[in-house]
Amino acid sequence: MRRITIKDLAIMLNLSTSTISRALSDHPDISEATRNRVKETATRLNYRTNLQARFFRKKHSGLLALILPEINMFYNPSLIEGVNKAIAETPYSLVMFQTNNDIKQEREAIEQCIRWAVEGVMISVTYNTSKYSMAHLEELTLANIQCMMYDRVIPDTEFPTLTIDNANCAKKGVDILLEHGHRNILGIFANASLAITQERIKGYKKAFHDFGLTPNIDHIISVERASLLDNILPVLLRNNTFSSIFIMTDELLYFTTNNLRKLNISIPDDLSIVSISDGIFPNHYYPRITYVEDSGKRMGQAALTQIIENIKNPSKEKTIHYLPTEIVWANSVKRINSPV
Amino acid sequence: MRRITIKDLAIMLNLSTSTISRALSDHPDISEATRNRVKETATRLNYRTNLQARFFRKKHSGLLALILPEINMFYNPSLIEGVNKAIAETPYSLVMFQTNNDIKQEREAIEQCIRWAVEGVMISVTYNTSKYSMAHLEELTLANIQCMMYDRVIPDTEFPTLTIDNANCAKKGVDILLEHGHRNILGIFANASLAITQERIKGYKKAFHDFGLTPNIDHIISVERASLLDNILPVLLRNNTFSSIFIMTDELLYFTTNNLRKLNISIPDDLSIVSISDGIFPNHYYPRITYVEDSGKRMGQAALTQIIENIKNPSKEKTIHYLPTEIVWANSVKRINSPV
DNA sequence: AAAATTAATGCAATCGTTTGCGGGAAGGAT
DNA sequence: ATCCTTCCCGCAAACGATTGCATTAATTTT
Repeated sequence: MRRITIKDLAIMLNLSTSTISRALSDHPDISEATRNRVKETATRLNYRTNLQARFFRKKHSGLLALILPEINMFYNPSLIEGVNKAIAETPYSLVMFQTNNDIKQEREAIEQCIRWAVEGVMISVTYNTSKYSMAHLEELTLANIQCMMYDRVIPDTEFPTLTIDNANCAKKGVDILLEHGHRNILGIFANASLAITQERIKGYKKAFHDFGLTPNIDHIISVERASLLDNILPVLLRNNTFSSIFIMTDELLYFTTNNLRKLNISIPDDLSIVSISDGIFPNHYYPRITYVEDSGKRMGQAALTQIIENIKNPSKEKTIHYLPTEIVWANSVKRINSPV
Repeated sequence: MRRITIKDLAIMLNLSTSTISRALSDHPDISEATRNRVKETATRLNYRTNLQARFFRKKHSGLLALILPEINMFYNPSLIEGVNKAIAETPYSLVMFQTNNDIKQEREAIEQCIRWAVEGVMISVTYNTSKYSMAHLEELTLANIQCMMYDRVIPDTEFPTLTIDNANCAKKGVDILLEHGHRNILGIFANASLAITQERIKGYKKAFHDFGLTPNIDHIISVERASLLDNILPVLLRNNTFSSIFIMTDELLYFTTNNLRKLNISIPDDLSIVSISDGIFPNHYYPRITYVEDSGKRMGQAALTQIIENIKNPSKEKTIHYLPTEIVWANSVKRINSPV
């Protein structure tokens, strides 16, 4: 049983395919009478436009690509949700690629995007993608495909970016601890090769400087994988006298709380905690954690809005967008009266 | 700067488009000399086949659809990862739709699938999709599109399904507790309208029966949303003397552990716990939780394998696949000597 | 040497939809 | 009565790749 095409409708109604096509898309040339006649039989016969054919003819694909470095239980679900919700309001569909933090797979994903003639790419790059290894991204430009980078971006390139103000966001978090009298603040950060990490470390330091203090770089740790905390934290917390921890992401927060439970350290009595977080985890966790919100959902929506804007209006000017962040208060920070 | 097409190559090399096409796809009719010549200039000019055009002509789209009821931090990330890893080995690309447990959005997603002429649909249905409200799914069959249901399925339909053996899986979990002497086992289950929930409740009961005991139906709770546990659990645990809890999913497990912490109930000293889980959460959680593994990643891979099999070989026979499950032991179950 | 076979390539249609252009019919203006 | 609009609609090409069939040239067979 073949699919109904415009040609079928044309034959049935004794009209030309052009009339059918125009009637279905409400072209003013077509009289109301025939338009109704066409639409009626179209729905009656369950006609559905073949998007492949339409977009093929129209020279665009109606596809947007989302490229993720990895899929873990933090951040990504929110992000995907945000993108999905936003795309549902548009005529576009979403194709997804996962690079597993492997630059080869990233190249492969970009290849696929070009072959599919997607109209826009939203990408969060791998650990290893840098200013000097982004020829594949430039291929997109050559292929006339809009590309924007979100979250894990490469700064100072021709591509538009969307991030939170990472440095400022980290500073806000550390500020909370400093203002509550904390001075020995362990900073837990992710993979150091990510721009996002570097920015947040900058923010950590700036908070100290603006407070007239000098940050102790031994208090800053940066782990390649979150699970390494299981080895590092027990030693670190035994040998030092931290009064608080600042944590850069949800995943690191998760591993940290597990270690604290294992070490029988309670929040906030023994140790105060502030994190940067998507919000979902700390909002259900007990005890509630104070965090600076970095909403994946909001970023997903914003990324989609931005790429569609760029497609409609491909300006030469590079745009750098920052999502606003705000502090969400809970009880994970204890005030200390005599700063050490 | 236009995209290079076969026609461009044909003109440049003074050949016909058919020769180019055949040369690129290693057709035996083409001599090795010209084949090399074609391939060389193709790569030199950065030619890439337009998949839209190819699939349009070839009458298939090269797309597979993944339809998710919701995206939360549990299970879905693993599932998506599994699907993505498996699809990377195939010539297909993945389009994703999210229904937010809304049957209208589910219908819309199916519509999109038909318009895009995807070749296969992998769907986990909403709470409200039942045997009597699945006309939209049958549209897929009419449109000659393969469809399979995974995880949240509708039993007894014409569509192939992929699940774990839910009843047996739950029974295995409850068995552990019974064998350790537990009798007052709180069973925490998800939305009761899901077949998956009903099956697991069956398994809970069967475990008791096979043990020569009668399950207490007051010990079985089924919540529409996991967050409702925050209201229910404190009351329930205060008024009853459960020695253990059996939990149906990761999300419920997460909310349960948070409540236990809040109530100062420790695992396994005060309460033993067994869960059905994807494995990621309890493998990093402290204390480690004993669980029956329901791997999202494995299910994602299996779903993809199955749908591709069905596309290649559309048999009339309905297939029901069960993924094997196994117990992963930890220290969350205490032995009780005197069963109450 | 003629006929038959093989090898290599070209011709042209095709997929389903869109769209520029042309044209007939009806109505109004002069 | 002629001309000019306006309103509807059809013709035919186009998008890029694939493919059955035809064609030519080269080679083998008889």
